[in-house]
Amino acid sequence: MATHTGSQAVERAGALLGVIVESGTPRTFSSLVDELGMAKSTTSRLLHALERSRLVHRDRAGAFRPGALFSLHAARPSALHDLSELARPTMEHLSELSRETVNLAVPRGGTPVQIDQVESRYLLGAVSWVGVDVPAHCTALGKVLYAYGALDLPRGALERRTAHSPVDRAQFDHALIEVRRRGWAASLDELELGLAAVGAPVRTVDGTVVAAVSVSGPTSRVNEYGITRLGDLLVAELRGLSALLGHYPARRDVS
Amino acid sequence: MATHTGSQAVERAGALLGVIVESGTPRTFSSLVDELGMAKSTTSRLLHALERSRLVHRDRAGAFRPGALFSLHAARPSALHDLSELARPTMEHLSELSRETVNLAVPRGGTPVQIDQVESRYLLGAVSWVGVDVPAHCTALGKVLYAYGALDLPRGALERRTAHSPVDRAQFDHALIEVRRRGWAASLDELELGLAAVGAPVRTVDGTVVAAVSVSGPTSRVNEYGITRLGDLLVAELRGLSALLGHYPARRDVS
DNA sequence: AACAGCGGTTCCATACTGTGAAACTTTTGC
DNA sequence: GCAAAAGTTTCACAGTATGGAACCGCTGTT
Repeated sequence: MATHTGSQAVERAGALLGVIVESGTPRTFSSLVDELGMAKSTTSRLLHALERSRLVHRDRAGAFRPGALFSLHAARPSALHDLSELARPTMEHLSELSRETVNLAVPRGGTPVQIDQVESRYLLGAVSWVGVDVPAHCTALGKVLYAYGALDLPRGALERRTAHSPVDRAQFDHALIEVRRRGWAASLDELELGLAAVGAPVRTVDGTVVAAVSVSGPTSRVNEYGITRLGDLLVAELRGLSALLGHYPARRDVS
Repeated sequence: MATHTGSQAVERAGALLGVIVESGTPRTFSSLVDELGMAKSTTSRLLHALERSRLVHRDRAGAFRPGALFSLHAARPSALHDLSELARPTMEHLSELSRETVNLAVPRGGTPVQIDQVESRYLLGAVSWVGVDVPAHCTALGKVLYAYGALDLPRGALERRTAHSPVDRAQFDHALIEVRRRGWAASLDELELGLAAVGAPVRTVDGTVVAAVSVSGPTSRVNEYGITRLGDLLVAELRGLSALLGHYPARRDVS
C-alpha cells in the first residue's frame, strides 16, 4: 500500500533530511540507519547525494547536520517570516478568541526576538515591542523559552522593573519548573504595572520548543478572562501548530 | 560521464531545491522546468515528492518556496551559528591580515544583527557590539546591507551620532550608489569619534547579498592601513565565501 | 458559447537506476 | 596486535524513475 505514486528515492532522502533537521542535534550514520530502518548501503548512498546537494553537512566527527542550503536560507531576512506565515492562522485565531495582542518570538542571540504580532482589537492594548529591548525574565515569552531550554538562562542579576519583577534567582528557577509543569507561563505586572501576558511554547512533533506565543493586554482584562483559562487555551491552540511544523510520513512499513 | 555514482533522482531533486532556496524569491513551476531543463513530468513528480517531505511549499499563487523544514531550521537559535561556522575561516584570515576586529552580520528584523566576531589582536580595539543597538546607517555593515537591498532603507530621519554621521538623505543615497560601485563601504568617525570600519558583502553564487563582513578599529590605524586597500582585501577574501555558500553541480549535461 | 493557449498533471512502455546482501575497507576499542 | 564495529563499494536483479504524449482545467479572445 504505497502512500503516493511516485519517487521513492526522493521520499526516503526527504525522510532522512526530516530526521536530521528536526532532531536539531547532529545525527550519526548508524542512528539514522536504526531510525529509518533502511539498508546501510542505501542510507549511505542517499546521504552522499544529499551532501553533494549541500542539504546535509557532515562535520569533522562524521555526524550529519543540516547543510549549507539550510544556513543560507536561515541567513535571509525572510526566513523567519516563513515561520510567521505558518503560525499566522493560529495567531489570528487566538486574537479573535482573546481580542488581545498576540506575539510570536524565537530565541536568537540570547534573547527572545519578536517576529510577528497581531494587534489587539481593543483601543487600549499592548503596543508593539518589536525591537524594544526588554528583560526577558519579566516576559511570558522569555519565561517560556527559558523554561524549555530554548534560551540559555540569563547570567548575572535579574533586573527589577516593577515591584512584581522576579529578581530572586531561586524563586525564578522555581517559577520555571512551574511553567514546565503547567505548560504555560504568565507575567503579571512584572515588566510594567498594568501589563500582563500569558505565553506557551511552540513545539515540533518531537517535542522540541522552537518558539513561543503570548497573549498580552491590561492586567485587569487578562485577569478577567482568567490566567489559567488563557494558558490552557494557548496550549491547546499551539498544539495544532506542531503538526504543521513537524508532521512527516510515518515510517515502519509492514512490508 | 556521470559526475558520481549514485542517486540521480535525489540529485535532481537537490538541484531543484538549490534553485528554489538560492533564488530567494518564489519560483514558478515553468521557470524551474526552463532553468533545469528536465521534462515537465519529472519536475512535477519531484516537486510533489519534495512537498510531501516539507522541503518545498507551494503558496496560494502556486509558486514554490523553501518548505517548513527550512523554516524550522531557521527558527533554531543555532541556525545562524552554522553560517558563522562557514564564514569563520575567512574571518580568522581577515583578522590575521588586518589584526583588527572582524564582524559578521545578517539582516534581521529591519536591522543588521551581528552574529559573529573575531576580536582585535590589539589591546585597543573595537569592542563587542553584539546586542548593542546602533544606528545602521552609521556603520559599514549597515551601509553594505542597505546598498545591496539586503535591508530595507531606513525610514524617518537619519540619527546623528557625530559630526561625521550621514544625516542628509540625498547624500546618503548617493553614498550607497558609491558603495555598489566600489563593492565595499566605509564608516569613518560616523558612529563614534575615533572608530572606523570597512565592510563588504557576502554573496551567494547567484550574486544575492545575504550578509556582510566588516573590519573595524581606531580610525588612525584603519587609515594607516588604507581604506581602499582594506576594502579591496575584504572583497577579494569574501569572494571565496560565495563558493562555500553557493556552489552546486553544473547542470546542462551534453547527453 | 465555442475555442485556442497556457500551465500543470497523469498515463504508460521502456530501460535505466535504485536496491539490499554480502564482500570489503577503515576505524575504534581493548 | 587482534577483534569488532562502522561505513563504503560491488553486483545482479527488479522495481522505479523517465519523458513523450494525452489529458485536464483555467483564462482570455472573438
